Amino acid sequence: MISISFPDGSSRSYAVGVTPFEVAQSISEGLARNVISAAFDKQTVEITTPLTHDGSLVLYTWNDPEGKKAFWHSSAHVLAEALEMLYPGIKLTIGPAIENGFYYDIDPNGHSISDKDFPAIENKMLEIARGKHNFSIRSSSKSEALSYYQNLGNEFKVELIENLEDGTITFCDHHTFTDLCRGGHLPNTGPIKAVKLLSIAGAYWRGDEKNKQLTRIYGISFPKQKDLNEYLELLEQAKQRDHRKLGKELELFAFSPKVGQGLPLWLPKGAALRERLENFLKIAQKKAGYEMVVSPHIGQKELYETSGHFAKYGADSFQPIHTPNEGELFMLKPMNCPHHCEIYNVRPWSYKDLPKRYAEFGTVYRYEQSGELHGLTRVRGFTQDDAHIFCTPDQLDDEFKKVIDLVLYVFGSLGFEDFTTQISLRDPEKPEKYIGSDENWEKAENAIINAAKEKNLKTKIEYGEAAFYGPKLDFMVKDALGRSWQLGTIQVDYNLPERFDLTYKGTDNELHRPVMIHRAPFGSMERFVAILLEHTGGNFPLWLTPTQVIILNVSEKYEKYAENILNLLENYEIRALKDSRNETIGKKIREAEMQKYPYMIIVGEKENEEGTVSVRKHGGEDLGSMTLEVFAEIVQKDLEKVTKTFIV
RNA sequence: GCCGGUGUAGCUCAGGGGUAGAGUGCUUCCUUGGUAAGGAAGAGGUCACGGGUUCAAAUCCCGUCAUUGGCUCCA
Repeated sequence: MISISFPDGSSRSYAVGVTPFEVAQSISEGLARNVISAAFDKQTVEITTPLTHDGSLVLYTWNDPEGKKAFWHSSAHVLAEALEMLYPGIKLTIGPAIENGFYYDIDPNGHSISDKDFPAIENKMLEIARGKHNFSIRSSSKSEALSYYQNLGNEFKVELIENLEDGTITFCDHHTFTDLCRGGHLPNTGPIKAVKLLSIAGAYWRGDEKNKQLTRIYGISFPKQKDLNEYLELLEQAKQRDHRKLGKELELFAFSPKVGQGLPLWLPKGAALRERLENFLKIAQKKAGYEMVVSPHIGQKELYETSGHFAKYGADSFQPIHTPNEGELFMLKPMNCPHHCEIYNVRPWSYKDLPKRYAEFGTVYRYEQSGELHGLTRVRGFTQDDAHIFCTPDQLDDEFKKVIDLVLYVFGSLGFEDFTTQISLRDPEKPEKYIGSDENWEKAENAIINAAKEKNLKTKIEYGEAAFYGPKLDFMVKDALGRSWQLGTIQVDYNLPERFDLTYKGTDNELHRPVMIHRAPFGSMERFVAILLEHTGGNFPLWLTPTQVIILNVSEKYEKYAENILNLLENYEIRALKDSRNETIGKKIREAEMQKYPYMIIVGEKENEEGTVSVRKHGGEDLGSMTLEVFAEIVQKDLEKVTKTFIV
């Protein structure tokens, strides 16, 4: 007998060789029906794997992320089998489960596969699934595994196996299909009832662009057709929140091929919204002891050679600007830090003067690869809400924590609650990517780790995500489709102060090196507005929205009255527009709803006589008629609800 | 940059080797209205751009540009 313990702390005895499935059966029939996957002593096992010693067992169903992972990983095997059947001779590489679904990377080996072929592949997958073929894991020696794939001429699998240790190699078989695989499957293909292939794309072998590009097919599968329909409905709704669609509909920003790729044009409404965001941050920063500075959009090439940016990014940047003077070269500024370093260097400082906090809404230009451009989230010209803090090493921890507070305050004020934080450190295997001494890197990394810990941030450490001059604490927020974007960022930098020879005089009357913090709570105005659009679906907070009130006159007779109301609202500092077109009130209301104006004021005969306004909120709520004074109070209260959170 | 998809009226899109289509928006007229689309008429397009095939190309092929889904990259 062996003793199996469960997550709730209980344990039971079973015969040696009991499978997780049998354990589930012993607990309840329902669990046995739904169990998909299991972990034994924290190792993923098949639910058909015999357990031969004491240990802890966790059973997973579709409702657990681990269950979905097994479901989707199994689906990837079915996809690969369908592809092998339909396109003989293709070479399989890898096919993992991902956050939403799965993919399989193949070398099509001469076949051409397009999304037009998806229905045929999906049908083949469902046909395989209906066969309820068992997934079974078997061990293989390294030499057997190697010769299997050498015979198939699959250099990808051979490469994978060469990096595996003999004795740990397993295959998974089902139906006619076999694949090198670590395990974690459904018991059989039967539960896969609904399948949808989502897209086809190129992907480099092992994620390295020097390698061959493979064909990647993304898909998702579900135990019920209904689940799939709901998921597709969700994708459809996400499209409605796409910032590119909303930006066009709400007339916030546009692009022009004549101006250039990735160079956004802010339209009046978008520019006004952005200005309010900037003012909001300026007020918070002023309270937090920042001083505004302004620096030019270009700088001499030498400036970026000093900072190290030219060596790192020069070839991939907008190329230098020439002047009538032979040999004189300027660069469009790709970041503000070197300029701010020079601002710091304008005069000598004492330790008593520090920290200096220089803030600037600095517009920068980066020649992003054309394939990387994406709406407002990835552009070639953008404005960072940048600041650089120059402080003594003693002040670093405290300053860093204050910046975390500021970022949290900004995110909180704008309703970003589901962000994640990421500590981005060096890739220990690629030291050539970074500048500066190990000692300084360690100091900087520890400062971030400690500050994040003290602020109780739930952080994830990512190696290889640091900037070349220092580690970062990044605040990540997802867009409508669940893609993660970095918004806020805080970076500790010991390197630029050295390169720019920044100093301050200490208590010992000697010169010392300050530490620099780079930080941007929004990240960039462009990306922040994009993500804000996707989060709010265009229903911005009242304080931020371009137009707070739209005045609709019932007929042309009351145009004059509407005009009066518009003028009066100006006195209350309420941002209003009027729609006095010769259209029915129903139509004006419909269009006002689609423009997402928070308040509608409707004026007709009744209001004209009484000197009142009728108020309708976005979404349909009728607040009835009232005097303008009362309406202004309602708006004011609504504004206060949000601004209350603005006190740091 | 790489692998796919897309590009037709201001916008959303249908069509497709032989006079260019719809809805919406716009202009004008009628209507003067009460909480999500009142009616009529009209203007508006070298079918992204450049080549090629063809008697004939918006349609087929190639290239360029833009855009888009991924990959790679992101100071």
